Amino acid sequence: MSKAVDTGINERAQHFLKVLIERYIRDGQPVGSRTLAKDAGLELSPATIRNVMADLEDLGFVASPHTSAGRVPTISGYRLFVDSLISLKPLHETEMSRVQGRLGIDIEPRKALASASQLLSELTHMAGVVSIPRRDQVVVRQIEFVPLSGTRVLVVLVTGQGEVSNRIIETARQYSRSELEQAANFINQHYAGRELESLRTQILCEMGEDRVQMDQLMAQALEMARAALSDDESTDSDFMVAGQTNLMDFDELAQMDKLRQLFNAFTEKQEILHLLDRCTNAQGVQIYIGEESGYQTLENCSVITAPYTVDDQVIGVLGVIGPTRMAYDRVIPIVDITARLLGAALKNR
Amino acid sequence: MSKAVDTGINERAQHFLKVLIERYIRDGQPVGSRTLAKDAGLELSPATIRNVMADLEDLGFVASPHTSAGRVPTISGYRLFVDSLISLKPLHETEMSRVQGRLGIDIEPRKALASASQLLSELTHMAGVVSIPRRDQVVVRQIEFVPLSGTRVLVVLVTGQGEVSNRIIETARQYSRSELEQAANFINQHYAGRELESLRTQILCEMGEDRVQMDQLMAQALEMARAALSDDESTDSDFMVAGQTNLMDFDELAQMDKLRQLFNAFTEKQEILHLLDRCTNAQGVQIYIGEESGYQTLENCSVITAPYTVDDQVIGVLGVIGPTRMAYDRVIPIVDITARLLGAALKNR
DNA sequence: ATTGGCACTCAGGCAGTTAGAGTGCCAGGG
DNA sequence: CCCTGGCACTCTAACTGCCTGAGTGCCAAT
Repeated sequence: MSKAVDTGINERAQHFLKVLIERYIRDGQPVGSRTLAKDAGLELSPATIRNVMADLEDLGFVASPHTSAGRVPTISGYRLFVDSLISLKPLHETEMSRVQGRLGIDIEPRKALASASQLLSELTHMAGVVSIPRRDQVVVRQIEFVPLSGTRVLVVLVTGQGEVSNRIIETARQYSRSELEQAANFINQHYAGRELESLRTQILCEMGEDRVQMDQLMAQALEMARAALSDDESTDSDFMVAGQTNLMDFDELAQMDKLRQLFNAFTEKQEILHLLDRCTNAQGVQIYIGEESGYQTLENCSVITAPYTVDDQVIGVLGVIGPTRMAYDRVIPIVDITARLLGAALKNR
Repeated sequence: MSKAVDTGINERAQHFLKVLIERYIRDGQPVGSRTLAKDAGLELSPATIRNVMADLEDLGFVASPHTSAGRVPTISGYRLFVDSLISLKPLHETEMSRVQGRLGIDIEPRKALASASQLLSELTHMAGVVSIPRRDQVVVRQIEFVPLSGTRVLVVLVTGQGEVSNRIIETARQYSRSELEQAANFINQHYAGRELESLRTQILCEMGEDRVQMDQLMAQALEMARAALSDDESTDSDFMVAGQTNLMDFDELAQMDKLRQLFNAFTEKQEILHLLDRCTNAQGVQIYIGEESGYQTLENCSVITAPYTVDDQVIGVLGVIGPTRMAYDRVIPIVDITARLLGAALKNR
C-alpha cells in the first residue's frame, strides 16, 4: 500500500511520473524516453520507458505537444505529483534567517504584510500576494469621535493590532465636543475588546430591544456607533502584491494577451480576492493548478496559498502566483513558513 | 516669418514633416515618398518629396530604419512637431461630458484623483498617472490628540480638503485626556489654517525664541506638534497609476525586458515621482519625448503632464505615459482639460 | 516483462529565391 | 532654379525546399 489514492498505475510508473515532472520543471523541455531512462536511476532501456509513458498518457497524466516531442505533465499529472509524489525541500538556512529577519517581531502590521509579500516574491521569483485582514475580524480597542465642521463627525478606530482607521460620518444634529467625548467613553467602556463584526451586530440588536431603558446619551452613542460601523467600505477586503513583473520572465506566460489579462486581474483585484477568500476556510497550504482555480485568467498559472493565523484564528491568506511549471517542492515550504512567521509577527502587539 | 524657432527648413519642408509625422502616428509604418506625396495635398511627385526628405534627414528630424524603408520621426522631429507644427484636436463633446461627469464637484479628494487617472487612461488608451498632493503643501484645518496605551499618542490631522491622516507618536511622559485636549485647542487656535510646512517651521522657530514667555501648556503643545509633524513619512510624495496594462498593446513596447523595466518603474515609484516633481514648477502642459525625460526606462516613451491647481496654487501633477508614437494632438488637450477639471473638483471643499 | 530494431513524424535551422517597397542620383524640361 | 521621370541599387519579408536530430509506436526476439 503506497499512497492513499488508487491512481490506476503501479509504483514504478508513479516513480517515472515523478522523475519526469521534476525534470520538466527543471528545464521546461518535453521529456523524452531516453532522457527519462537516464534520470530514473533504474537500469531500463528507453523502449521500456516508452511503454510506461504511453500508459501514463492514456491515463491523462502526461501529454505530448506533437508526435516527436517528449512528454509534458498535464494538470492531473501535476495534481497527482503534488498530492502524493512530491518530496518537499525545506528552506535553506540562509533563506530561513532572511525570512525571520524581515518578519521580526517588532514591526508594524502593515509593514509586516508588505514584507511578507515581498519575501514571497523574492524567494520564489514569482508574484507574492498577501490578503489584508478584514476589519470586521479585528478587535476594536478604542473608538473616538472628533467634531468637524457642521454635522460632520470624524470617527477614529484603534484596533487591537495598533492599526488606526478613520472615517467621516454625517450626524442628525450638531454635537458638542463633550457630548461626543461622553459617547465615545460609553462605547469604549461597554464594548471595547470585541470584534468589530460582533460589536456591530450587538449594537444593532440592543438598539432594537432595550429602547425603553436607554437614556439619551446611550441612544446617541449607539446611533453614532451604528453610523460609524455601517459596512460599506470597511468590509470589502483587499490584498497586496509584490513582484508582479517577475511573471514576465516565464516563457509560458510570454504572450501579451494572456499576460495582460493576468495583470489586469491584479489591478481589478476581485477575482484574486475571491480566490484568496476561498482559501480562508481551508487550513494549511492549498494548491490550485492551472484551470483548477476556476478562472480563465489563471489558465497557465498555479496558485499556492496558506492562511495565516493569530492565536489559532485565521485572519488572512498569503500565497504565490506563478506558472503551472513551478518548483512546487521549494515553493510549498516557502509559503508555509512565511504564513507561520507572519502570524507570529502579527501576534506580538 | 512662420514660427518662433528657426529650424533651418522652409515652410514647405515643415509641412511635409507635419504630414509625415501625422501619418506615422496613424499607422506606425515608416512613411515613403509615394505615400507622403499623396497625403501632403500639394501636387508634387515622389521624387521631389525624396529630396525634401533627404534634407529633413540631414537635419535630424527623420531617420530611416534601413535603406529601402520609408522615414520615421526622430526625437527632434517629434519635438519640432509638438512645439510648432501640431494642430491640437479639442475633445469630442461626449468625451468632455464624460470627464465632467466623473470629476463632478461633490466628490472625495481621494476618489477624484483616482477618477482622474482612470479617465486619462481610458481616454488615451495609455497609462494615466496622478501625483498625490504632498501633505506639507496642504492647509491644516484641525489637529487632535488621542491618548493610547502608555506614552503613545494618536495624532489626527484634518486638512483643508477634508482629508484625514493619522500617526502615532511616543511622548516623554503619559498625558491625560484633558491635557491633550488643551494642547490641541492651543494649536488649533493659534495655528489652524496654515500650510503644514509653514506651520512646522514656525513652531520650531517659536520653540527656539520665546522660550521664556511660554507657560508649561504651550511648551507641551508645541513639543507634541513638533513630534507629530516631523517629516519622515508625511513628506514623501506618492502617485497613482491607472491603465498600466494598456501599454502592453503597443508594438514598440512589446519586448519583455523593456516592458518589465517600465512596469518596475511604476512599482518602485521614485523615478516617476522625480519626473512628476520636476513638472510641478512649470505651468501648463509639459511634454517629455523619449530620452528627454532623462530616464533610461522611458526610452521609447513619451510623458505628457500638467500641474493641477486650486486657487492658482499648484498642488499636484497629472499626466499620461505612452509610446513616443502617440496621438499628441488628442492627448495634449485631454491632459490639459483633465488637470483643469481635477483642480476645480478639488476646490469645492 | 524487457529489449533492440526499424519505419515514421515533426520542429527547427539553413540556404536560396522572389516580390515589393523605397532610395539616391542624374539628366532633361518648364 | 525647381521639378520630374527614369534607372540602378538595396534591403526586408515571405516563401520554398532540404536536412538533421529527437522522439515515437510497434514488432519480434529474448
